[in-house]
Amino acid sequence: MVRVRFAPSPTGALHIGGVRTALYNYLLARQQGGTFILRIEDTDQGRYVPGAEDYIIESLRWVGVIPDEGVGFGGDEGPYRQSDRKEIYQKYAHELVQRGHAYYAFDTPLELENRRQAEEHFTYNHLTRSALINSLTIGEEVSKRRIATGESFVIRLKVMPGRSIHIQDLIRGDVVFESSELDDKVLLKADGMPTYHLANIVDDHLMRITHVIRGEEWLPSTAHHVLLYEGFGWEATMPKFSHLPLIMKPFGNGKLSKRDGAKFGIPVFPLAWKGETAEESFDGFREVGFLPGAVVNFLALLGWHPGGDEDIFSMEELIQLFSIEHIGKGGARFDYEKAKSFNQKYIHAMDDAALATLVRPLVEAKGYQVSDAFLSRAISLMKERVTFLTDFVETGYYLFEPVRVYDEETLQKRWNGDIAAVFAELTEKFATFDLFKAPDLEEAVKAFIQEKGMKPGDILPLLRIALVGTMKGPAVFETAEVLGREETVARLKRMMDNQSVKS
RNA sequence: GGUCCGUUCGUCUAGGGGUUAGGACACGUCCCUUUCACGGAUGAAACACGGGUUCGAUUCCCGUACGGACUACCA
Repeated sequence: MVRVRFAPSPTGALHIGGVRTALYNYLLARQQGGTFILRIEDTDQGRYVPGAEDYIIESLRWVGVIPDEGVGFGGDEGPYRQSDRKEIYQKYAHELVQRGHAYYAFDTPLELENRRQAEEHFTYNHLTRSALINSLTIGEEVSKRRIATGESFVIRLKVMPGRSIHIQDLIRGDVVFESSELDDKVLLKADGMPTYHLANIVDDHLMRITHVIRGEEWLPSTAHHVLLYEGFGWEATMPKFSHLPLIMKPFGNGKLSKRDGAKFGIPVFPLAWKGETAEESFDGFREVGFLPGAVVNFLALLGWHPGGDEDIFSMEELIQLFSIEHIGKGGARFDYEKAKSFNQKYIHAMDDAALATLVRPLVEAKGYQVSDAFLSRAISLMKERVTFLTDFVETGYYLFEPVRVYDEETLQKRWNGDIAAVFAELTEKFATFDLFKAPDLEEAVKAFIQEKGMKPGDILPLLRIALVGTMKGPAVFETAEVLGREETVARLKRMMDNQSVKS
């Protein structure tokens, strides 16, 4: 039975790379009929950020990556918050010392810091530990006594040199590390909390995790993890590892970071995050107007592809097609243009009614009040020209309120005395049409234009500007129909007033 | 610096010893449309480099270059 976990640290907003990691774990679990667990890794009390946990949960819900077990989702293998498991780690850490695979160390952070200052590349390892203060050098008895007096200590992994540690990564194949190159990682910190390395192994074992799918940044420490499994005698049930390629910045070098969102003016978080300051607050895909399905599709393909020429996949299809073997090895650049295009496609593919339920809250947030019928017509009018849900009320604001600005350049080019007279007459005509349907309007208006000896190009652009203010917009007669006769006539009059004031 | 990972169009990628190296995004041109967009057609655009192995390498191996991650009592 497949059991996988997503184990974020609640240090702030969950970055999009984390969402992808969660997604891949989820896809494997769903496909294999397994279990997907959310575990909160809050062992660094200094970096804990209130609200981050809720943010993570809400983000996963939004993208539809729902845990089967975990913080906020129940389950029998809890607690799923590491700060609630403190005693468990302590027990295992001491057990590892008993087994001879770890030791107590008393060197203070300051002492070690000084060593690093003095020595270029100082590391706490098999070479240096014999000259440091730990239970290996001062003895078990003395150590016990010092601990009993309340002196602070850490527990470190005792890495024995001279071994080649092989990792069979499902994505990268055989990866080898020499144990003599590994440092004696801290397992239990002076505050009694475990480090990631210890907590991760203990929890994965206790929670019977079968596959660890995580970011590539963990690959270098995986050898330590293997040593830990061996030290505890858990080799037989050690999970299989898969290290995902990193998501890179859209421009420049390096992996995508939280700051890149503000830097490039793009969202890099699923949901908006309100920090203490504006500097600490970020936009989210949801608030920008993305559909969760589009985000999932985009993210799924950032580092994975099932093969073939298809690239639009629903969650159900992703679950069916997903396979670790098809995950790429190289870092994938975050391409916002691509994300937008997915969103546009997803909006196009959605029917008006479904779209209306998503757009209505945006409409109401702007203070507009519209009927379902009107909203649905407005949506079908704008649908082909929006990228984001928010475009319906931003770009297409003119469907809900009077025109804010007129395209003066075009107006200046086309508006003149003759046109003004014809326009006034046309306005009268609009007021008298019985049927206010696009095809009828078009026919009547075009006939009128011809009658006046003018060309469509003389009138239509102006009509458009009167209705929506800009040369970019939905079909004129369709727009007039949606707006209705009253509003259409009002807008025509308003523009004439606007023009007469100027002259 | 050390350790480890990686490298197919600008980007995400498919493919894999013999292919006109395929798709998508973005970009160019045309069609549709007296707007914008959508849609359709079309174009330009890639196997990092050098050695092997092989009848034949983009594909396998080794180097080089370049990129990346890690190198905390952070995860």
